[in-house]
Amino acid sequence: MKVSKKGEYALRAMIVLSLNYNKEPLQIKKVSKKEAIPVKFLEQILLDLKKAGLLESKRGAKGGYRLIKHPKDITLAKVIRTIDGPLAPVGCVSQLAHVKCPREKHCKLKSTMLDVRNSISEILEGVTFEDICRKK
Amino acid sequence: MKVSKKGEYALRAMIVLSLNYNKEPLQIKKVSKKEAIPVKFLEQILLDLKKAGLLESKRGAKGGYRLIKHPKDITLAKVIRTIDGPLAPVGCVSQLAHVKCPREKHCKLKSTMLDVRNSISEILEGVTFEDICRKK
DNA sequence: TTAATCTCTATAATGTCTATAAAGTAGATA
DNA sequence: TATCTACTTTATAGACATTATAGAGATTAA
Repeated sequence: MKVSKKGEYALRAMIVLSLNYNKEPLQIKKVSKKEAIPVKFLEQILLDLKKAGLLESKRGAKGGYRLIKHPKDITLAKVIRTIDGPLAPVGCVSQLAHVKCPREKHCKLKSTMLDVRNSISEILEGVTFEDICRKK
Repeated sequence: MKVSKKGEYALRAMIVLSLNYNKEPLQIKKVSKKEAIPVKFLEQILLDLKKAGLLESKRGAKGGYRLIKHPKDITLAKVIRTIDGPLAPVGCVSQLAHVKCPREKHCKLKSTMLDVRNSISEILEGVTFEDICRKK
């Protein structure tokens, strides 16, 4: 039931960028330093988040990354789904990426697994990066 | 946030063995056939569950596996933890296998991650194999 | 215009995990 | 003893995680 290292890094990077919302673009290096994330790995991650429509980038001197949307409009769920895929513990109970299973009809596990997926989803959909930034 | 294939197989095998509780030992092959689990893979899984104190085995003709405890005394959480490790999405919020993290003190993610781990744990600790067997 | 600073792309080395299989060993039963 | 079945060990192919290399393209400042 893990969030991958990549997913965790993505969350941390998004926090840093949220705190920098509306300011000048922030360079990969600075994010990397701040959160102790390997630069080259972070490059890939930020690129993925950009492709997912969460970030915009600017090349060249004074370039870097910036949030496209307001932190209050980005949930933890969105970032984790982007990097790690569906939140559901098994494919057959994923709402956004359902996977068919032959035994689905009389599967005794399904309802409990669905409970798990719903409760994870409910929590992570309910927390935005604005919420997160306000913590502590 | 996935349960591994191995974890899922373990759950299914435990269901079959729960339905067979108090009867003659059940052979790997039969469990394998019933749930479409590769025999050799299942061998390893059952061995792990045995080492974890959930199953007992008998070798030779008429051998096989049997639950040690009553299905009502085995939770889904126990089996998943045995096969896949901690339920927590990140190590620092695991109760039973806590992993230290340098930024723990001012980590803005921790409380939400703890919510997730608690809610997963609450669900999976609350469902026993007796409950599961009664379904549908 | 040049140098410096960045992101972007592509690739690949490395390591670990996942899922599976094969072959032989040890113990139980008939 | 023959047969059945769990046990042990080892192997492998593929996926995923992580880090590294190397250069191409874009932007800014000197």
